[in-house]
Amino acid sequence: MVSVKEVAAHAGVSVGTVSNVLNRPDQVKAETVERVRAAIDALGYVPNAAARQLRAGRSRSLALLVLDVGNPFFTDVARGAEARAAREGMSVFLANSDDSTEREGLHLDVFEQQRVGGVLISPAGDDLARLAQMRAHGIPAVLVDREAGESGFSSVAVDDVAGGTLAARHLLETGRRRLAFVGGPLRIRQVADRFAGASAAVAQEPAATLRLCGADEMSLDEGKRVGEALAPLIREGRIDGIVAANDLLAIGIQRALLFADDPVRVPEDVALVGYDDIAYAASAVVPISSIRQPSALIGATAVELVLEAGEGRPARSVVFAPELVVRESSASAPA
Amino acid sequence: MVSVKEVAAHAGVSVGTVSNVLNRPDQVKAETVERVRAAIDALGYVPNAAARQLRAGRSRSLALLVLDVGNPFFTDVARGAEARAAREGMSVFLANSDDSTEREGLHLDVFEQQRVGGVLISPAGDDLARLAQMRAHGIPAVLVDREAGESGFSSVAVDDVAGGTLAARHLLETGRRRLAFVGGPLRIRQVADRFAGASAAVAQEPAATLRLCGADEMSLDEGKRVGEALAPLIREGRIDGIVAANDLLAIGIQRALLFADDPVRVPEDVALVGYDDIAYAASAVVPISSIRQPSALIGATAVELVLEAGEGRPARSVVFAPELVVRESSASAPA
DNA sequence: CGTAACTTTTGAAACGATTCATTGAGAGGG
DNA sequence: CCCTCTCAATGAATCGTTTCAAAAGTTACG
Repeated sequence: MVSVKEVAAHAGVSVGTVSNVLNRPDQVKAETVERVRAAIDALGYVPNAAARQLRAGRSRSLALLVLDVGNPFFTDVARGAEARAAREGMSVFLANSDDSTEREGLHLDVFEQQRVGGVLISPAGDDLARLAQMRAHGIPAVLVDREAGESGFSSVAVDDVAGGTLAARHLLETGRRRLAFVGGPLRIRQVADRFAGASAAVAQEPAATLRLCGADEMSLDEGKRVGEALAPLIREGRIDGIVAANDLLAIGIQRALLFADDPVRVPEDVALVGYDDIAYAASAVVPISSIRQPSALIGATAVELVLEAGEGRPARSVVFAPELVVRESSASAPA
Repeated sequence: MVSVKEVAAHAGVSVGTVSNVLNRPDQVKAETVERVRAAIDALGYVPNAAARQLRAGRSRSLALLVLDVGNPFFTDVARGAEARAAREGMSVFLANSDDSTEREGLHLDVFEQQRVGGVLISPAGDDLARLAQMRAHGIPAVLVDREAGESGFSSVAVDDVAGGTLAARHLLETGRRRLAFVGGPLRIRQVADRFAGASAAVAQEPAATLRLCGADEMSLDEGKRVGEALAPLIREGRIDGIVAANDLLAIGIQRALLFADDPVRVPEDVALVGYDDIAYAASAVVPISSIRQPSALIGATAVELVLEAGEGRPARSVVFAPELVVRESSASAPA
């Protein structure tokens, strides 16, 4: 494997000059730069990141550790982070904790050994001790999709309370009054916040009510189960609008309603709003209105915050506003 | 940041001994191991991967570069690869090319600089020159979900011809005779193979016919489009079984059929088989039969092959057999 | 007790880059 | 012609490990 030494010999310069060509070409005479570049190409030289990092101390890569790579929200965050990091000449390693603190820990071990420049993480548990320890070792972290609280970490999140309000208010504005919120478990912060936001919106409209329908998980199948349970209530006119805590639930609910033996119509009998705006929401049988989070922007911002932290600047928490995307599922007024 | 030197001093041994404790503890007296381990804990020592790799030459990490992290097939491959690599004490970096040769190239650059132990890749283009060049630099690669041909690379793939045969034969065995294959573009190898397999199965049954319905992409929306086009043919009895080249198409087709103004029943009027067995296939309105690929096994095997290649052993191509998963969409015999 | 055969530990030489004090070469001024 | 200033290039020291020949310590045996 060819090293700076060979390149230097081939170009007739010293290794220091080769390094300068690589890192501060403006301090080297144009003609020399030319010659060294030619040698690099001729020999097929590829810098050794390990050696570079060992000496330089800092690393040219960041790590992004997400709860679920399968979730389109996180892949969009990853894209945003990668693009922003690329502008800084850095690269991003993507890893998946699958919501397991154990896998999360293993990945953090590797990242610490790699001495990555920073970690962007949506933590699996509540325990930030491990991250604090890494920070003590000089590796900054930024929390993604989770508020940092008193921990002293920077964070990037979306205002889920505002999102819940947005969804519920939209239903109220299109004339619905008897709303249901579907989501759970409530110990998931995002779910609790979205519910709180919906409650707040409903509280401002005297004639409106909000019923909480718990869910065991945020999946398609659980949505179907809840949808079947809700169908009779809708037929009796006791519910005319549904806010689902995510799109998978919303899709499952819609499916259960449309395919019941005595079908419930969407949006005629009940309006439906999801959350996350995943691709499937738009191509459901009846396209589903949803709350969109600025995923790529979240990733890009997380990169900026982690770089700031790396420079020793104080922690900041950035909260983005979610956005309502109206589709057919909540279009017309109630019957 | 604490290094072996401090650990050695704290434990009252030489740096060589600390290194031995880390890498071949069996060659160090138990009591000494104990003492060094204690020092490591006391000081919070974390090995520097860069230094380790620089000296050792080889790296403890592999790279997995996929076409689409959003695709459940690839995330399962990643899980399998990670698990297998962990058994070898190695870790896997996951990266996403989004089917762009440019992004693929950028990632390969980084991996080469990192001197990863090997690359598992589902290549975006047909050009393996870059991989060949990396191989010349001592970094082996294994092709995932793609046959290596004459290139001299190892590969892991699934027999898509067999998968196509499996799907079509299943429909024939449940009494269907007028089949349609939906998929495209045919320049995608996987699609072409699946079609070839289906053709072969149909050819063995004298009374059966197979009609090819091209698709511009393998998406839900394209499936809907094709489904709408097929509905009249089914009503006329000119098609009674559909093989879709992937599950997204199958889901879209089903949706279009069930929701037409004059609905087509599944499986009574037409049987439907998808491909990939993604989670959504099982929770579709009518659960969809599908062809399952052993994704995690593919990932694990890819890791084994790349390690073999790293040891200089000759390239191998492993082809797995796909598996039929029967669900309601193809259950009963034709009307 | 001497010696051979092990086991355990040592310490210095790599690995491939970056950095920085230093040297060298020209240019300009007095 | 000497001195100073700039701009370029040099090369040795350094980063934190691993490795390995050699030293030191231990055990067994005649």
